[in-house]
Amino acid sequence: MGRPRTPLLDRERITTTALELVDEQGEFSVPQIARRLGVQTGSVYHHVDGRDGIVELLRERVARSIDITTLDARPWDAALAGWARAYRAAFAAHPKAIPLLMTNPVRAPRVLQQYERAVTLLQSAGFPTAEVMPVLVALENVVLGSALDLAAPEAMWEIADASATPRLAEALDAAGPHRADLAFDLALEAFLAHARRRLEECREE
Amino acid sequence: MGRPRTPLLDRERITTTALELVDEQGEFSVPQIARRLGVQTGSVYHHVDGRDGIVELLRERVARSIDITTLDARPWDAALAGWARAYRAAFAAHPKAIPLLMTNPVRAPRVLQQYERAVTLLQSAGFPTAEVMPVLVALENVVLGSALDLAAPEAMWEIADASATPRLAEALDAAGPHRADLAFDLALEAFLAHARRRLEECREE
DNA sequence: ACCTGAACACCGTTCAAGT
DNA sequence: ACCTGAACACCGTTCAAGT
Repeated sequence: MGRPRTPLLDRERITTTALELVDEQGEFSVPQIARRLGVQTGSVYHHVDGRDGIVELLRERVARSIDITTLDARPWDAALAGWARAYRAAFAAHPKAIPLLMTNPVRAPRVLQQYERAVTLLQSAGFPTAEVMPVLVALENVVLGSALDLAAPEAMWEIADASATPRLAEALDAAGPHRADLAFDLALEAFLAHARRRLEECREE
Repeated sequence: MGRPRTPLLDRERITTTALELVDEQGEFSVPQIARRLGVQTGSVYHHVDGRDGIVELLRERVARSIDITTLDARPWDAALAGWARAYRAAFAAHPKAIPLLMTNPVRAPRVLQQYERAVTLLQSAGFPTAEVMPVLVALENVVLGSALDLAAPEAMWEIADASATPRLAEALDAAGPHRADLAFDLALEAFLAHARRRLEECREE
């Protein structure tokens, strides 16, 4: 066969196909991608840095879908809350991909720019520089922790035997179906309230 | 060869070997386990429910190492804080295993019992039953999110180009080396403060 | 019941050969 | 530069055969 006049493959199509496979199955393989694109397995390696490279492309694709305009809101805590929700929503759109994406940090410059802006936001609000990263990472913990909750195929308490753990079963019943969202709202609100108080303390000193 | 007089394999040794491999490499395979135990690959399948079964055994092993006595502390918020720290510490002892363990919930009854006790603790403290699960899941989000932070081989900001994201680099410098622990402390304290306030509101009504 | 040895389908990766 | 086709080492899983 040899080289075609117009390339059959490109990173964009490989990424899209991989994401489709992950959305469907929770995983992907290089041969599966090649099959869907009507191409030989080896061909994929001409466009991509191995399987890990494809995972990194998935990370970028999902991270890029975070609505960055949320960081334009004012005051600072509204901006932070909006960003956290957009961050979580981007992962929630691909729950089966979450285990694949969360393990490693995003390397894409465009995503690091979001963090740069968030740092600027907190500094402008009056947080001392040494406080900025702990605050930001704490928020990230809440976002990723709750995203993980969305990824689990079944919640811990769905396994619970009602006779062995009656109070757990009762509490679950009482919580209703939106427990994941309620928990995220609670954790986010707790974080914001704490951050606001911390900022006031800094201003008083 | 046939059946040996005394079994060469058991679930305990398989689990231990798998955990060793994961601690060293971040992953394991059934043939690797068999090789370390001087046994044929197929033999492992006589003791364990496939590769997924081994992962589940790892989950149980790590979850079992959570110090449950923390839940005996009083008042309720001290117990919850101690439990959260013990929970995180159990994962922190095997950072390379975290991606493997966090995806699915633990099915082991002994672990579900911990949740049962935590539910009881919150009910006794005065939380209305409908509030218990959101509170517990929010705490879980913080714990697992911060555990994920410990698992990352390199933090997001270690990748950051200081010239492209100068404020991020500056904030990182100012935060010092314990950013992960500081962030967890902050998120946990924020959660506890919020939960305390929530409880007071419930009592006033 | 428990281990061997061999088999099967699948995977990630590399690379000479072609255009 | 980009695709094919074949190769290699590895994986998860099954199973007849042995004791």
